[in-house]
Amino acid sequence: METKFTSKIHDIHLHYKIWMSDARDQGLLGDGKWKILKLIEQKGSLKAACDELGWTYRRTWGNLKKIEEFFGFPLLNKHRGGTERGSMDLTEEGKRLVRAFDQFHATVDKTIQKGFDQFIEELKK
Amino acid sequence: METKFTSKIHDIHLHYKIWMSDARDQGLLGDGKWKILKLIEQKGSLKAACDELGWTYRRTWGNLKKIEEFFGFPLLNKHRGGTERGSMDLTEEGKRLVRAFDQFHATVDKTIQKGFDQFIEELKK
DNA sequence: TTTCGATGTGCAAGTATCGACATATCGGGA
DNA sequence: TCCCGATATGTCGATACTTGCACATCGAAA
Repeated sequence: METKFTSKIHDIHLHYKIWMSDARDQGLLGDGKWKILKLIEQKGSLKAACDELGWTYRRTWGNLKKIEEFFGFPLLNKHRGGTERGSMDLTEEGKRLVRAFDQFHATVDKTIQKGFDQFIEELKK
Repeated sequence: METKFTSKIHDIHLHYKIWMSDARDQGLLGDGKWKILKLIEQKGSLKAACDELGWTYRRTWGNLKKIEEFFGFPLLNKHRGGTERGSMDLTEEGKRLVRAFDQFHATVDKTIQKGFDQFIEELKK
């Protein structure tokens, strides 16, 4: 079927963000923190993770601080000085949080893509 | 089961945004435009819709212009002057776009809520 | 006790975004 | 032809946000 939407429809890109906040709407955990936490887990260092993503250490560190303040217990083990000159890795709680968000995202990703495909089909009718 | 997360978990609020953009990542249609388009349809006026939502006419008008520019055909019928002193309503295409997004959202809303509930349960384990 | 690089933190400058204000335009009816 | 309220649009200062720079802290190993 041909509609007015047909010609432009393939230029439409889908985006979405999912995040969680505390009662005061302060962002706690979203796609950004999820990504950086996974990368810290993999690299064992905040600096290395920031470098890879091209994010500033300053800002990223501030964001991670917020989520730990909310929960009131550490999600990250921080090591300064010593042989390694500093390193960072996830606590058990940090890992569990990331795994839970992994699952959540996997479910949602699938549905959103399906819903978007249907949206496009609807406009073509 | 009792975990470190248990005490804080009920203060966590879920948020999400879904939107579409053109190839240059310029926002086209998201929750905001969806909402205002529905309200214009209901009220028959952009000003009335803005007043109800507490949004500025100036900004909202600019946003609506962008989406019409992208598609290259009007989603809104605008009437100036005359007895009614001006009014606005949706074209057929505008209505179809809104209906398609309605459906999309309904599908997604349900899944996201379910996924979030599972996320919370996971943290309690 | 000196070293070194990552963690941890403050701050000023620059940038992007937003809001408020002003003003023009429109056109049926009085 | 004048009126009126909504549509239509420019501008400029305020505000929020981001970036970049600077600097302190830490501690095992040399």
